[in-house]
Amino acid sequence: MADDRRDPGHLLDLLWRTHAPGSRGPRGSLSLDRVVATAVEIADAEGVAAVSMRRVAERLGVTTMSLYRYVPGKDDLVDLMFEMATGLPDDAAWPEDWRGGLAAFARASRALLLARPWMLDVPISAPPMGPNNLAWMEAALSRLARTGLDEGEMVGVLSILSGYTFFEAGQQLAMSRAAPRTGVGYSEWGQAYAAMLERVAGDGRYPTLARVARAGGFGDERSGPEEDFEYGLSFILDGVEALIGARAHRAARGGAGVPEGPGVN
Amino acid sequence: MADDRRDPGHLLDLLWRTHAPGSRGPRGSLSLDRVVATAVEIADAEGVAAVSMRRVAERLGVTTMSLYRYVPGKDDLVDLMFEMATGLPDDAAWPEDWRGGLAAFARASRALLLARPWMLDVPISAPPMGPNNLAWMEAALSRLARTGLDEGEMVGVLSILSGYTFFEAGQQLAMSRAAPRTGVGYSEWGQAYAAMLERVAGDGRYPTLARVARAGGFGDERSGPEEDFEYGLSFILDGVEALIGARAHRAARGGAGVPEGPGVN
DNA sequence: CCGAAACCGTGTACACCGTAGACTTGGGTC
DNA sequence: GACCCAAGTCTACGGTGTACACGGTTTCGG
Repeated sequence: MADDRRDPGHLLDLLWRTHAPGSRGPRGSLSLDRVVATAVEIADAEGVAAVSMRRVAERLGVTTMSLYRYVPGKDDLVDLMFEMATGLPDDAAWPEDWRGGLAAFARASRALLLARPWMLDVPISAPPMGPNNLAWMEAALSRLARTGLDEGEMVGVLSILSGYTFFEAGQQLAMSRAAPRTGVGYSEWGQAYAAMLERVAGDGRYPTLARVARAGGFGDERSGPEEDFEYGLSFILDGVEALIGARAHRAARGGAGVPEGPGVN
Repeated sequence: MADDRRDPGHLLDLLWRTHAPGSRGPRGSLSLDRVVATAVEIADAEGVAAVSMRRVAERLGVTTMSLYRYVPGKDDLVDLMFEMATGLPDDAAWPEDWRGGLAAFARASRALLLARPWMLDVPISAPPMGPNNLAWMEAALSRLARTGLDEGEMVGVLSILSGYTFFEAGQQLAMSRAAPRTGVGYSEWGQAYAAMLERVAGDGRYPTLARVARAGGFGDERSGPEEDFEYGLSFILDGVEALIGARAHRAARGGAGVPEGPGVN
């Protein structure tokens, strides 16, 4: 057969470990799992920038090029790392009601990203297609299955929740990364931000921004990252609750006729 | 003076172009703006991965190392690229009312990210501190200034809106990137996704996900990316509206006493 | 049973990357 | 005019992803 390591379905085969192993040659001493797991170890310890084919191979006691028997290239390795690092959600422990379940989903996502910050650095090159990532989606969507929302609404809610979680985790990570250089921790961040604004745009630029920062809108000594995250989470879930209520009301009033989703504009 | 290109405030000086030029030596033939602008050109044409110090220098007709007279290193160059590519928002054209203004903010953000997809690939290493990025924040926050929300709520709303916008643009981008390899465009994506699920997990795994995909929850021939984005946007703005209403109601009922933001849990 | 085919892992090589350090050059200040 | 400092050059080093050819090992088909 021709070299099919470039065909698009191959990444799926890798993600799902669906190979025809082809029992001709010698049994490999490595495995895709070991390769990816080793790469994840390095990323956990030193970030994704420290992951190179050479370092992975070295840690496995093997030549660089042998990795290419298991992975088409670095890019696919990174995709596989993301999938493996995601792991399966412990959604059995999550509440079954939609609000508790979605909150648990968001908190678990955030915890995962903060535990493996390098995941925020990998450019996503394809929609989620691996078993673990799909399992997270399923865990979230299943909580929305009996709420009366239609399928498009369910996906929309998931997007908003995931987007918020990623963004918030990314912002917190950016702060922690800046912290060693600037010496300011999370609780002082809001004030440092205000001071930066003052220094750099002491004139009338950004009046609202300056006021918000001074007033502690970006966090002050009384609030930590968890509180900030929980606040936004509650906000989103309140919105979902309102949407579910509107759907129930429409249904009770007698079915179709009500146009679309939320209000226009 | 010692080599201060490593001190944390130096990035601020670069972002704000605040140098003591030091009028001793010859006047430079380059400038920070030219360097960054050239890097942005390359990224626009071929993506951020194609940006290398050598290529930037070559395009400027200069040796690689001369760039280091203007930029401490590649990482800072990327930060500066992000800031420059952001540009100033055209917020004068946005409505002044909070809902219209925020919608315009989100749409303009999305348009920017889709016009320069490489911005989604740059790892954010610090919170927004450049004049352009701060101007975007100011433009959004100013629309929330007279809504009765407190400062923490304003920042929370901004986080949710930005997070959604980035995430949604990133998802669409991931799809478009996968498109040439798979031959499916946006409108067929939902069905392709369903087919992928069927192929890969035809058994009972992901029942909700499979149902949602089959029903067109991930988009079908009747909806494009804009519609999907607008849907989530309206959802978020409805939430903001409810929050503003609650705040107004509290204020009307007579000030303090009402505990926190949205409902608990 | 024995070639042939398939596969594993290796070695070498190439083009490219970021950047450290020593250098030449030329304009501004004293 | 003397001096000095910054702009830009040159060379070099260690590192990166991966193409390609090769020897060794295992299993299958005839």
